[in-house]
Amino acid sequence: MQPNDQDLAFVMHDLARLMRVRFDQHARTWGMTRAQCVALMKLKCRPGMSQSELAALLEVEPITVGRVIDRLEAAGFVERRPDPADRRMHRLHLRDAAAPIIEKIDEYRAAGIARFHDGVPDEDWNMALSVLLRIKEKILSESADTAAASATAVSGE
Amino acid sequence: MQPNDQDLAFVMHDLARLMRVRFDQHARTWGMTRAQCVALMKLKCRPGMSQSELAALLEVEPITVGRVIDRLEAAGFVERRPDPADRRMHRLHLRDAAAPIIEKIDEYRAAGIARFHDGVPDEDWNMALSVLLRIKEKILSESADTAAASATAVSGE
DNA sequence: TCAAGATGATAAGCAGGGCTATTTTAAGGC
DNA sequence: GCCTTAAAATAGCCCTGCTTATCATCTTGA
Repeated sequence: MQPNDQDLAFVMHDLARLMRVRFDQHARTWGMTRAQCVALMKLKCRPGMSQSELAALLEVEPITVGRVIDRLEAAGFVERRPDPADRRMHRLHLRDAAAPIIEKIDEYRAAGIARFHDGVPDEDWNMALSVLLRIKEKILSESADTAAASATAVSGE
Repeated sequence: MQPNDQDLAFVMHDLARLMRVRFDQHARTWGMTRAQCVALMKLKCRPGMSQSELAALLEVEPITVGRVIDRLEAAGFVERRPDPADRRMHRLHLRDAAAPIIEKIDEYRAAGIARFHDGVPDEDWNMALSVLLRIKEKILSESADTAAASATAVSGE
């Protein structure tokens, strides 16, 4: 067996999963799911987005966003307003009922960040952050390379 | 908008998602899913597990493992052997057809780890690792507290 | 011994992701 | 102006994961 406990990728994955599960449990007590909460937070920051824009922001497929919005709309948290200029599009807006939920999410986030940061020296924290960012850059640049390569292959150059 | 790009939790989450998606894409080219690959790797390390044991190892619910095994069995990669002593249980074993897949997974992992580590000084890498481990410990101890509290509440003490 | 509880597997139903394909509508190219 | 292409949303299907419930089978204690 590999020493997975000492593999940064594995630990990170584990930790992300733990945080995800914890958040899921809290969200459930509010009658929400994680995906729904994240969508609300993004809409709060930038109202009037189309579903495609939201999908790009969340880095998921438009169809996934569409179904999350279905539920948020049914729950009365979001409304789809037709775009006056482009009849293909819906503009997404929060409704008043979403405000208490958003407040809960913000409280949960602030408390969590404070608790995790507590007891970890700033320089260590920042170092961890910078290493993760470096890895992320690498992955993103690799993905870009791959995308460029496939594009070239498709165009036949 | 919060400075999410500088929030360790968000970056970690993002990065974990990126790695997950990348692996999913590769697994798909082999005709596999990530969950199936992970199950194969665990079974390789410890053949003869029951589904419950595998579920505990993967930290998912037994029903989830059951369905993954359904597919792996249908594909001829795994077999369920009845336990001679306990007729409730199935013992899981790899079949020969799984060997090439396992080799691909191992190659992918080794290459990925090497690439991410490349260019990051060892001390930085280890610092990042230790910060993540500290956060993980905190979350786990909090969960334990919560579990103990609910247990106390249930038992009426 | 036998009834009650614990455990392994599975089913049903819901939610969130993905992929592929379709429909409707805009935007450009001729 | 017409025709082709691109974009927005959606439908259908699959896989994974959760919760809750069911069934069969141990295991244990009165």
